[in-house]
Parts: sequence; C-alpha cells; structure tokens
Amino acid sequence: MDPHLLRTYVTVARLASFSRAARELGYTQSAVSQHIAALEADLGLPLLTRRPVAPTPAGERLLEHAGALLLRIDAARADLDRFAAAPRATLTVAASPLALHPRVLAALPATGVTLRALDRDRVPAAVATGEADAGLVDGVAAPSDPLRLPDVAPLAATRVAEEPLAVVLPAGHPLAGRSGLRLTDLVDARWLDAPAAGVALDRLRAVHGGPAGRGFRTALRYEGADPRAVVALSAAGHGLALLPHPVTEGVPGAVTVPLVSPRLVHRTELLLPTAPAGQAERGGRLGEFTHRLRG
Amino acid sequence: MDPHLLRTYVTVARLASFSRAARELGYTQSAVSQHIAALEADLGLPLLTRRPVAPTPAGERLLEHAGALLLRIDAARADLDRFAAAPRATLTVAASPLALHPRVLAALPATGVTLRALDRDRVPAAVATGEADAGLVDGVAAPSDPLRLPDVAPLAATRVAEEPLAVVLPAGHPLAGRSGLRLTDLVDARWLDAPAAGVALDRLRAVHGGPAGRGFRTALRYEGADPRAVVALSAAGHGLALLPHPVTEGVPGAVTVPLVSPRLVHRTELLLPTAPAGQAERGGRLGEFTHRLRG
DNA sequence: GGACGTTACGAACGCCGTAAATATA
DNA sequence: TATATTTACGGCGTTCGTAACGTCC
Repeated sequence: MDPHLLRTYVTVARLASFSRAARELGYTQSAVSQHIAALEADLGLPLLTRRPVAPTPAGERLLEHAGALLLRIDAARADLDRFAAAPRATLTVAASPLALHPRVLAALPATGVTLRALDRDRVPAAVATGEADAGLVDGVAAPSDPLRLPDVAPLAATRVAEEPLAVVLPAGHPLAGRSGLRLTDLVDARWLDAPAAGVALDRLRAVHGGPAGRGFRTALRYEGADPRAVVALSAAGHGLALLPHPVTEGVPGAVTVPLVSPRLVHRTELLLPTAPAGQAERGGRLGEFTHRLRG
Repeated sequence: MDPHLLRTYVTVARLASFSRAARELGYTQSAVSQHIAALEADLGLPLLTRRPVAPTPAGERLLEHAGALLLRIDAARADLDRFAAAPRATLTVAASPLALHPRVLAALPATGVTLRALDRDRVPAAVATGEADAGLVDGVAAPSDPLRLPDVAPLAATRVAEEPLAVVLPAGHPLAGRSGLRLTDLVDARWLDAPAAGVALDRLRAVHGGPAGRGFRTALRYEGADPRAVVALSAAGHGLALLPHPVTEGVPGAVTVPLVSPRLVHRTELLLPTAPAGQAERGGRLGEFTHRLRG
C-alpha cells in the first residue's frame, strides 16, 4: 500500500494504459508494470485486467480508497507546509457557483484576490491541499444544520448565509398557482439536473429517503454553472428546478414557489484550514475577509 | 510522507522516546532516529523536541493527520482483503454501550457471535479495519437525521432505532416536576459527564451552539459503560444526565423528564462495510443479522 | 557516568532502466 | 505483424544495523 504504487495504479486505471501512465509519471513501462505487480502481490488480488486495461471489481474498490488516501496525503503535506511558508500576497478563494452570496461579494477585499469557481465537491479538497486559502461551499441542509462535507482534512466550516429554497416552474404549470409546495408532491415530476448550478437530483433523492434511483426523473441535464440559465431552462419547460429563492426571481416565464416541506434551506459555508499556531496567520487579507464575513 | 515514517513518528510521539519506540517497532534506535530525521527533512520542519521528546506545534498537527491516514490505510487493506477471504465462521459485532437496543438483541443470531463493546468513536474504525464485521453506534441527532460519524472508509449506515431523550434528575430537584425541559434552561446546571455510557457533554455544548467551553459544567465524571449506573448517580445528586428515555425508567430516586427542545433523539445505527461484489457476501450469519434488523 | 539521541559507515535490499521475451489483436 | 505487457538482469540509491560519538541529566 505504498502511496507511490497507489499513485501509479490510479494513473493506469484512469488512462487505461500502462504505457501512457508511464509517460505521464515519468517512468518506463517496465517500472509501471512492476508497480502494479507489486501491488497485486501485496494485496493478493488481481486489480486490473490487461488488454483491455480495466479495473477488476477489487480494483474498482481500491480506486475509491486510493483517491481519498492520496488526497489526504496531499492535504497533510499542504497543511504542514503552511507552518513554514510565509503568508501569500494574493488570497485565493475557491467557491462553488451558488456560494457567491452578496454577503460574500461584499466581504471580499478590493484587491489581491483570486476567485476560483469549482464544482461543489472539489472545494473542500482545494482548501485542504492548499490550492485555495479559503473555500465557499453551498448546499442543501435542514435549517441551522451544517452541510455534510467529505472530511479530507481538519477543516473548519462556519455559516455564511441561509436562504429559503424555491421550486421553479414554467408559468403554465398546473402547480404554478400554489403558495407552497411539498417535495413529496414533486417526486413524479420531471426535473432539471444541474449539479453545478443548482441542487443535484441525487441530493433530493437522498433527502426524500425513497428507494434509490426512483423518483425525480431527469428531463434535461445542464452542466454549466449559471443559475439564471437554469431558471430560464425551467421557464422554457425543460423541467423543475430547486434553487435558493433569491436567484429565482425576475425571469420572465418562470414561476417561483417556496418549498414548505421538508424544511430545508440553501446554506453557504466558509471553509478554512483549522488555524495552525493560534490564528496568527489569520492576519492579512484572509483575516480581513473572514472577519467581514462573520461580523 | 512515507507511511512507514509516519508510523514510527506516531509511535515515538506516543511513547515520548526514540528507544522505546524502536523496541516496540522492532527497529534499532538508530533507524528510528533516521526515520524522524528523514521526515523532518522531507517536511522542512522540526517535529519533535528531544530531551524531553515531545511534539512541536507542527508535530502536533502532523499527529492529527497521521492518525487518520494510517487508519485509512489499514481500512483500505482490510476492505480489499475481504474480497479474497472466505466469510468467517464467527460474526464479530462492535457496539457502543447504549447501542444495545432490544431490537438489536433480538436480531442477533443465537450462536457464533462475538459482541465487542467499544467506545462510541472507535466503532467505525473497528468496522473499517475489519476488526468487526458490523458495528452498532448510538448518538444524538435531529429526528431522522443520520449520525455524524468520521468517514474513515466507505461505510454504509442504516437506522436501527430512534428514541426520545430524557433528562434525569434527582427526585427533589426544583425542575423535577416539569413535564418537559428545554436545553437552554439547563445550561447552567451541573451535569454528569459519562462519555461512554451517556451523552457526552461536549456533544451537548456543540448542539447548544453556545461559546465553546461554557455551560454544561461537570459535577462528576463517570468513565464506566453502564447507563443504569448513570441514572443511579444522578438520583444520588451527582448531576443531571441526558439518556435515551427507555433506559432511565424504574430507578428509585430518579425522575425522568422528556427533553422537548431542541428536538433531538437518541439514534442507533448499523454500520457495514459497503458491500463488495453485490451483496454476495451478505449471505451467512451477517445477512441473517442485518435482515432481521431491518425487516 | 549513564541513558539517550546522533552520526558514520558498510552490507543487504529494493527499485528503476535496458533489453529480450511473450502475449494478443 | 504490430502493439502492449511481462520477465530477466544489472547498477544505483536507499535503508537498516553496528559501532563510535555527542549531549544532557
């Protein structure tokens, strides 16, 4: 279970080729072959089929572990590096698209900030590995409940904002007149799946608690990051969408109905590496930013 | 960040001695010294003070990472081993003391089971590392919310039971006559801290959301695992206790008042390694157990 | 001076690259 | 036959142990 071997293994699995993996890693094919052989011998299991190169069931399983493991190693190294490194001049903030709440925009320092838009599930990793100095993630949760984030490293999450959730429907929709909607009434509707810009459907299925894979069928999948586009698509009849209430307003042809059950909110959180050396480093622009965000 | 080096590092830190760590690990002092030197060179930071041997601030931080990392490695190996190994004849179940709900006891197969009582936070690790085939954990959560468990490995958690929570008071207590109690009324009371047998106080402080370290002061700390002992201690005036309602009843001198706010329940969950090879292995006694627990 | 950690050095081992062998489409 | 992985083998770097050396109580 040497990390070197694991890194080689995931690369081979990703590229589906020993030789391409070797090129990418700067090894010879031979070395890669030996790495995989060593790993298989160590675990006592075949991990890859050759020709074509693809993971076996056990190999699939190892991939899940290896990804988390390598990420954690990088996170640990980055975290320790922060002890030695001088605070950087430019502040990098990783944010999921819907996390750019007005409060956040107001709190951002006027200069020297890089804002990096990422998918929701890549934000914690970015903060953990030091790729970003701070993160902003959004998601769905019960009121005043923290978001459920993968714990790749010791990160501190604090609440930035919570807004009600609303269902977006095209103007002519039979449910468009209601003053509030329940999720259970909408299980059989057609939905927009917009994992980056909206609330992912599997999240709804999980919250709803029904049998996996049933309900919340997808009408159209939108892979962009613009929530206004989602509202417009919904107005055009391509499916229902669940979004934080504020962003749904003012689009012609779209009707917005608050979600009343279950009680869920759209929540934005600030993600920080838990402070080394007693917050000392929090001076500078990061301190300025977090203070404005909290105060 | 070689796991070997990390392992020796955590051992040295734990034993506060290079030579004792060397004995425990089967190395010479020299090798251990070289390991630490290599790790410090790699990270560019001193990790330990010598004479006395103790972690530096950076070293403290590395300990947090290293523990999680080594645990994950063991978990991954154990998980992969399950692919190769034949199902074991005897089923080992790790359980936290309060997780032994009547439904659990009823579902346990009549023979061939080892039940291992562990602290709450050690159960997930035991399942992940294959030390146990299944786990039962209890904790406090909002109704129908899953417990918040450290994710050491891909584990599946399913609800086994939820019961209301009750505050235990001695018969003469001023609040003993109430029909329901709020947590906010009890912040300033004296509490029993029974991390193994009851609800840990820091959990209450976290739920209550007040400033860390304030409120829920400890009257007496009980390190055993018997919830009835907690009730008896509370009856004897050694502090309030929060327990699942059913176990609080029938102890003379103790009064039980339901907790009405915040809405929290005592929840028990079954923890399983997510099934390799499509549930195939779930036949046998583990399948029998889980089926009875769910059905 | 004694217990403990460090440094020097040599031997064994492991790991990678070259090159030949082998398997598959 | 061409492409891709495996195996054989040799050199080089790494890691461990022995032993000598510092160093702090």
